[in-house]
Amino acid sequence: MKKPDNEPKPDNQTEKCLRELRSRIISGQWPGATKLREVPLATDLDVSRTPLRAALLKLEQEGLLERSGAGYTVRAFSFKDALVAIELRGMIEGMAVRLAAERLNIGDHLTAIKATVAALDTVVQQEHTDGYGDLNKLFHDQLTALAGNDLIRDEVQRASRLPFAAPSAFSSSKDDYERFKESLVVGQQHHHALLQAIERGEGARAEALAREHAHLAKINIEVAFKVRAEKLHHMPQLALITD
Amino acid sequence: MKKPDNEPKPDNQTEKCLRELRSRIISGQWPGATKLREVPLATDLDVSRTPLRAALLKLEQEGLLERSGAGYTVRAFSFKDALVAIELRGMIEGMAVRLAAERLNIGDHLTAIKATVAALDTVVQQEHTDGYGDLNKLFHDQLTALAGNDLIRDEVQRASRLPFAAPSAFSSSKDDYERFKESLVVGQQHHHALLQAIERGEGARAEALAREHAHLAKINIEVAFKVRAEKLHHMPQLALITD
DNA sequence: TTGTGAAATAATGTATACATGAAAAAGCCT
DNA sequence: AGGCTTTTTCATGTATACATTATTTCACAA
Repeated sequence: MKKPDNEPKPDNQTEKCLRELRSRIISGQWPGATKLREVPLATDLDVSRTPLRAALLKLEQEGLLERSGAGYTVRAFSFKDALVAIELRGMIEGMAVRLAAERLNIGDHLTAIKATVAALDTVVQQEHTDGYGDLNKLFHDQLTALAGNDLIRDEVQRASRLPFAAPSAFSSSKDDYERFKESLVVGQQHHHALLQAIERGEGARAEALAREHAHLAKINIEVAFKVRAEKLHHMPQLALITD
Repeated sequence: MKKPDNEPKPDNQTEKCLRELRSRIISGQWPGATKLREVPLATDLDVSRTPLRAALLKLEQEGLLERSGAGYTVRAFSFKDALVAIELRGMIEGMAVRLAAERLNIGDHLTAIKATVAALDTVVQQEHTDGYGDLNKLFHDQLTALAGNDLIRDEVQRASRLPFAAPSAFSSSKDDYERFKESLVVGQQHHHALLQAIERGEGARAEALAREHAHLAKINIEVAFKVRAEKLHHMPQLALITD
């Protein structure tokens, strides 16, 4: 089996392009359907066209860009797309945790993730939410690894690639703090229940929990979308969504 | 919404590399973990390194290759991987048909796919199975388009990318013809039921049918795998699977 | 005025030379 | 002899010039 991605990630020009392009796309500085021209972009990013093209190709596979004849355009997402993406992630994550629950001796592999959940417990009890996003991401990464299958792990990772579909996409909220804090408490209860279900070999329950957990993200994005105008600067992910 | 991919696909060097490399990988002529070197490959394929690298990058995203330090290696799949991939496709396809069933006035969009099912009816009644694979692929393509959402359509397409996960992966069988013919009959019944469920707005039923339909593919691959040695030359997809 | 066509323009596609880094080989020391 | 360091070699990463193809623009005719 493939190792859990401990690659140090080479810091080459292609990575630089990827980081910068992702950031620009997500920030919404390119309105949907903007055509990206290679030469000006390369000049702007201070790299040659070769690594830039490699980055563009990757972003196309990620679904953030799409070809339009010759060249790429920024992909525009609808609100419905965001809901579909989140539900999709929930489904695939659900399959992953079901497989984990069906594994023999899964208990032996739960040490690390239990520590993460414990750390999340303390964060949720805090008065602020600092560090929640990172820990939550770690939890979900560890969760998908529990299935013990590279294919399903990769697919969950992929389903989380869109900025609004990731588990920690809306894990901070300046406004409406109380409501958000409650959703964190519920989410954390899901985390505990998820682990318990996996440990007990309750595959169907684990799968249902993963889906419900994703549903929580759906609710969060729906709330966020309603007050979109005011929140745009807090949640750049929303800039990608056009209707 | 994006158009249903009527792009004529430019016939450039990158496409040539993709075709050739896919064919070589699937045929199993490179044992798992074979390192691919760019320069010899480029010479062999009679292209420069630039389009070759583009093709390699795409195949990495497809999951047929993986990076190993510097350079690519052919990804090896286990039997479990194949089962997971098929079930995954069934799940995602299931979500797609559920969305289709939940659409208003979906009946207006069923003309083309009904024609495909009718064509499949005649093929299934034949004494041979010529043309089944192509028609079946067409049916599934049209099916995923019914959801009316580019994101879910793209994801179903992606879930079908692995040679053993595609809907028509094992749609021919020289040996054990009778058993295989029966599975075709059952599969075709699924097709009819799927359309009926979508037309009537029975989302849950449509989803369940899509999953069961994928399960049929699982059974087929299990049977095929048991007699793998004799069938390798008929089913090159199996060469990818190592244990 | 609008449609069609061809020519001009500008973009992406490709090849190749060079830079950089990693892996392999050789030599040295212990 | 074995293991470590150094050097060499070779593969990938990058830049850029050139080829090809797509797009735009302008002219001309219906």
